[in-house]
Amino acid sequence: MKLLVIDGNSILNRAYYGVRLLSTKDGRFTNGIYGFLNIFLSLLSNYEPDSVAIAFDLKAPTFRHKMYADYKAGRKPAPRELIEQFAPLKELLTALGYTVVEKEGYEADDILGTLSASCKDGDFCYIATGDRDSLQLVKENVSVVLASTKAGQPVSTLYDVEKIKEEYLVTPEQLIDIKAIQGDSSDNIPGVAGIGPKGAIELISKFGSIENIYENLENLDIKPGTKVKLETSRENAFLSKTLGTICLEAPISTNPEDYLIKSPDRDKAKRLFASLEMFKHIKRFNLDEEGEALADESPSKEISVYYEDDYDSFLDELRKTKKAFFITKYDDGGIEYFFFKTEKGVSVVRNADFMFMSFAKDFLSDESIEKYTDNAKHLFAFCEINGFSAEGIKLDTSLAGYLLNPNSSDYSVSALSEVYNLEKVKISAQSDEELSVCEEEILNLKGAAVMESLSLKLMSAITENSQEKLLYEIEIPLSKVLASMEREGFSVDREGIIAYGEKLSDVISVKLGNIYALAGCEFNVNSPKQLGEVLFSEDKLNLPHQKKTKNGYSTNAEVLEFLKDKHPIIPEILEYRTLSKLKSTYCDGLLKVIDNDGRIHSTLNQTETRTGRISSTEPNLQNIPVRTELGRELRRFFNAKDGFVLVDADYSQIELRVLAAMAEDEMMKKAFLEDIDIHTATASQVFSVPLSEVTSDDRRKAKAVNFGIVYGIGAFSLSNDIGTTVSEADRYIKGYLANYSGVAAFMEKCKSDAKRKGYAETVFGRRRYLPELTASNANLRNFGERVAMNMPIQGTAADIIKIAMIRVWERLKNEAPEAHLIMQVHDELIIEAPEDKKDMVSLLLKEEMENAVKMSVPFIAEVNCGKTWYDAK
DNA sequence: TTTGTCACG
DNA sequence: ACGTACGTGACAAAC
Repeated sequence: MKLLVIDGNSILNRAYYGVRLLSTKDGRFTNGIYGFLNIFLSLLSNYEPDSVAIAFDLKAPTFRHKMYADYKAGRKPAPRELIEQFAPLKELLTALGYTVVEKEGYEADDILGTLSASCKDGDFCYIATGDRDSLQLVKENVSVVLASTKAGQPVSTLYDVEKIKEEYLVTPEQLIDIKAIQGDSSDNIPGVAGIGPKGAIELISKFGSIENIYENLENLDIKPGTKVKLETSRENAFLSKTLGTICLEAPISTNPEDYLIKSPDRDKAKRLFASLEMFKHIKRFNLDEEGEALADESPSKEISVYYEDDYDSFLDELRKTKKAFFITKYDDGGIEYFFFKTEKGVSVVRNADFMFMSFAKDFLSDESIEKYTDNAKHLFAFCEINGFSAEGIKLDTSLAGYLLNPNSSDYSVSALSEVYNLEKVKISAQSDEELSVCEEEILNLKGAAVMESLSLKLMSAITENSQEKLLYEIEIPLSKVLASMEREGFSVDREGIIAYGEKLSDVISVKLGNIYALAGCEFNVNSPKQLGEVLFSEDKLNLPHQKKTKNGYSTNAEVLEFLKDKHPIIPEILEYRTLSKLKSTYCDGLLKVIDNDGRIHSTLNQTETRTGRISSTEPNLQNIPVRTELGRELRRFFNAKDGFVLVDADYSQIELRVLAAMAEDEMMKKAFLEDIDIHTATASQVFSVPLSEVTSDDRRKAKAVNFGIVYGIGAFSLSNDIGTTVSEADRYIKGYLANYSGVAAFMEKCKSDAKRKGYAETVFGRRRYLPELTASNANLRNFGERVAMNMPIQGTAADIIKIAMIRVWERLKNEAPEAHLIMQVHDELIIEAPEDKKDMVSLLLKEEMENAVKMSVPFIAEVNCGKTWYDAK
């Protein structure tokens, strides 16, 4: 029989501090539980125990407090976020079939002691803890698994009698005496003053025990000074020993049979995991399937699967019900299956013959059938490729899920049905042949089976949140625009990029030679670690280092910039970095993703950012260089196809305009209404100089303050940015907020609203939940406050350009169908338009961007045209 | 997979 | 006393 006894307090503590703060969307912190379960799972698989006991401390005073009033006095209480995780963890462990043990008046350690001491011959006991105190419990058939952290990585070490002998040179029981001499500062137990761990180990390994030491103190062969120390602390040593001895007789059951692993309460455990938003753990604890793949033990609705071979009659059915809840499975060539939720169960429509396409077209383009699906962008893309348009798209579950909580990372149907706690379904197949398809498509079948209830639930949540406009008028229509932008892609000049890359390579190898020569050795300049060594270690260049990262010296541009004049190698490295970034990320990176049509088709992600912006991947076309001339050259290779030009427009200061309008700050609004340069206006206000006397340096500083305000500024960072003292930066901020008093009030309102509601929101009701605001950790809380100020601004700007994109796209479709929107870079839109339509498209673009939304300040978009992206900016 | 760095708004 | 501006994504190194 193998018994695993876990020190719940100690492991949860370690997990809490080891895993970065995680929380559910309603603000419950779960990182400790998460980490605990990871450790727990690895213990279970490593030691395969028959019985498990998880011991916890109780609040009540223990016998140690009664014996010694100052026991653990002055100890800092655990943070609230940690304390809150105890109860759900215990509940979860119990539901999973493991025994939680607590005893008033005893500590978790004493429970470990009692259970391990009672472990019979032939049985074996593992103690899992993060606390070395338990090492005293080790014996023939008792080992301690000590959880610790090495270089940021969790490790566990198994301590048996031999391992202890090796490390401490004593028996496990003698560890008690060593500790008695050392005392325990964290428990507020004094030991022998002046003797530390080394001295204690030496004394005990030599003389066996403190009893022996004190009985023979006069005759012992030790230094007189040590004798005096021991003599003065005699009482402390014995008290410390009593307090430090783990009790082996706590009044709890010592029968291992009482701790056998029980079968879990699946339903409850799944519910608890779902409430903790730990869906992967449902699988990891094998709560889902038992036996057959299709079976499911928990009470669930049985769903039958039907294969629809008669496309026409199935379409008639859909036309009759007027609603279609479905998900789609794609393969390389197009759609492989539709999975519909119908009244009778799940209907599978498979792409079996040439008639399928006409079914798909008739169904998808039939505006009278309301469609509820899981990935509208993909569907829109499919339709566009095949020359028709998807109509009647009522709901995209991933977009609804995103609006309801943009903090999440998985908006698949299965993830959403867990979050929204839908009834479980069980799929039953009619024949063996169907069964084999079922197994392969089980996720899709289950997904389809819940599409109706999920759709209804999401839509009512959207209504509840007043986010209908966002979903139905912004996100869903936008998904069609994004699908088309992805499909259009951006034409690029492959040969141009190759030639540019070769030029870079030449310069890079020259730089590299210079660097090696100046360093006096060859090394990998791309490795921050090796570079740090070369620059900063004493036997190399020995330059003054500043910041350190946790793995070595920091070598980032800021640090190098500071060292620029200290050694000729630094400018070379800075240039090398710039060049190799351009080469690897942009030249090599972009060449890899040019499609056969000579265009780059980036993916535009609509459910990625916390603020409502879209993001661009594979490749990211939202970070093509522009700030330096050399990098900007790359934009010459992004061009318009023959006969076309790029029409590019970007919003001028959209975030500051949004801020002025949202804050209703009269002063700032005035600047925009009168079309005064906002940074100059700010400089004039903050530095109290007339507009005409603002210097370029004043303007530069004011610009930094304007940016900083949008991000929820601190004086420290501002001073860093503009190179002033912290107190001067502080004066600027104070001056700013005094002049723009509406902004000051707005920022306070953002924070207090977010604290009250639990989320920050944009003008259009886009939300971002901010559990950080309730954290007791001040850094995290401050972060939450900055986000509460920034998200409404960044998010509202994102909403505005999304609206503009939809309108621009619609108008292009009608007024210049050959022109296409091809890219968005947060405040910039790019259209590829026929040369002869360039003026008309420019005007259209400007109009729609500027009029997308009416607020109390005007929005201005500046348009440029050109054959390449470089020329169109 | 995580870390450091750097490209963009 | 501590850490220090918002939002992203890609690449190379190191683990």
